[in-house]
Amino acid sequence: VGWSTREVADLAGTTVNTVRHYHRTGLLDEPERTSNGYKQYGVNHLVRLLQIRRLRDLGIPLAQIESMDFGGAAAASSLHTVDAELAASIERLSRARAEIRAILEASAGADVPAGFQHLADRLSDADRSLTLVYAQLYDESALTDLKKMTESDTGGADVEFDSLPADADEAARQSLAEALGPQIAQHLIDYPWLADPANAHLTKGTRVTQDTFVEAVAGLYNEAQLDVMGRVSIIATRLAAERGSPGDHEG
Amino acid sequence: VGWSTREVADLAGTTVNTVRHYHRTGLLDEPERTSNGYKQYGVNHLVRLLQIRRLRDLGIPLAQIESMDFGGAAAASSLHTVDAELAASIERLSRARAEIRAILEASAGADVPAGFQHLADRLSDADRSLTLVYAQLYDESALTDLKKMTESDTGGADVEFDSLPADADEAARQSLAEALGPQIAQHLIDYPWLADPANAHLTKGTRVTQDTFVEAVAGLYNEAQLDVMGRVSIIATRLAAERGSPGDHEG
DNA sequence: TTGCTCCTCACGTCACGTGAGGTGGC
DNA sequence: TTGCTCCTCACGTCACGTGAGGTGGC
Repeated sequence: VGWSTREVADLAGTTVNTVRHYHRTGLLDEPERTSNGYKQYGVNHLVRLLQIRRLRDLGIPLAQIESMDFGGAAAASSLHTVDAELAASIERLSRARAEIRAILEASAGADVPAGFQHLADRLSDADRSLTLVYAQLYDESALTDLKKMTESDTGGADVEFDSLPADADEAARQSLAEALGPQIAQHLIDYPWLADPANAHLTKGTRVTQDTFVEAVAGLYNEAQLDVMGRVSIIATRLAAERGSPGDHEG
Repeated sequence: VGWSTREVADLAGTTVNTVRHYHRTGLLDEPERTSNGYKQYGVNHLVRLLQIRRLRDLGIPLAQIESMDFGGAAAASSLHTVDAELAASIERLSRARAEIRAILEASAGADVPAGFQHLADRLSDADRSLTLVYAQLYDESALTDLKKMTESDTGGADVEFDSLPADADEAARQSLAEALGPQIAQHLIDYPWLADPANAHLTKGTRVTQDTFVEAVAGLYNEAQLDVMGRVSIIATRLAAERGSPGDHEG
């Protein structure tokens, strides 16, 4: 006649702690005790426990179960809410899985943003860090352009830039800048928004973006690299202007 | 030069509490302070925070992130583990959604087990409770059979049984038992395991199942209903024997 | 003086899980 | 006496969220 705590728990496919937890929260009435103080559960308790477990398995929080009419259609609203939450959760988890797959397939690390795994090995540590920051500042289309640029930059000059020592001499800096110039000039032509990055494809404010970008670049690259960047900028801007409007040059 | 706590949090798409939490757990170093005690984050902090957030968004627990080599392939194992967990979660959530849909479509309550929603309105409260208990004791195939039986029981006798008062008189009990007999006899013939329920399609032990079943039935139905059940059992067994092996009768 | 941002505890959330320490019948 | 089951606190888990109470510069 009746079941012990462990028995109802086993029958309901759950644990004694769960049953006791439901007592504490008042979701499940405590049954009568036997002479030695042991709880003796009846069918009503078992059924109630099974109902609670069923709702919990559907993802309904205990607080909602408490205020829920089990049989009635009053539960429909709760169920709709939970269903929407479940759908959103599945969406999120599926996206996470897709990204994990992308990382594993490229045998890349997780220190590169979504969509950049396949070029992880072509980026230096600083590049990967900057790319992470980029991903927070620019929108999808800007990131797509950035991917294309990275894919097209196959020259040895990029490798040279990544490993440029902080104390590189004047000649090294200038020749590297000149080697990189045409590449960057082409990017400026292909992606005009680069010329005015503060006002294009942003997800945050212009000011914040600008400041963050400057701060990130300044913190991630060494003095020589920053110097080369400055030189490249000047060279590429000039080249882009010449190529972009050849009339200026030929006239 | 540097960002405040709110600024790094915003840049990383998270909250100040999250950043502080990572400091407490030692996942993220605290930056230098300005003269007024405010924290001043640098690029290294921002990048580290972005890396942590990325891993968290993929579903990796903080404890694993702490012991993880971000760039290296050492992370692959963690990612595989998490991927399997994500797959399992998606599975569970999808099943939950399917059940919620089933409940909503049948506009049934959640007080009936999976797969029984479409006949929820043909079951009394006691029947629904017993079905919940059944679902814990018997396997899928037994539940399928049970569904078929419930679907075929369309007579008014079932309704009469469900509403039988505890003090029903002798005549009412006997006539109801005789009305139900043939139906149950057919079940005994169609589903032979019913004759020996303790040994067929069980998910728990024979003894436990038997005891639980008896306790549940005894607790869910009134005295008259239990009496009728006993009478039906005798009648149905006899009828099934006659119909099952007609030779006994004709000989 | 008011507002705004920053700071540090400390406690809360959610649904339980995990000991610690003790009892009772064989 | 040993083992086993039951019991009740009380604290732990996970990843933060939420006040409370106070500071500092405009």
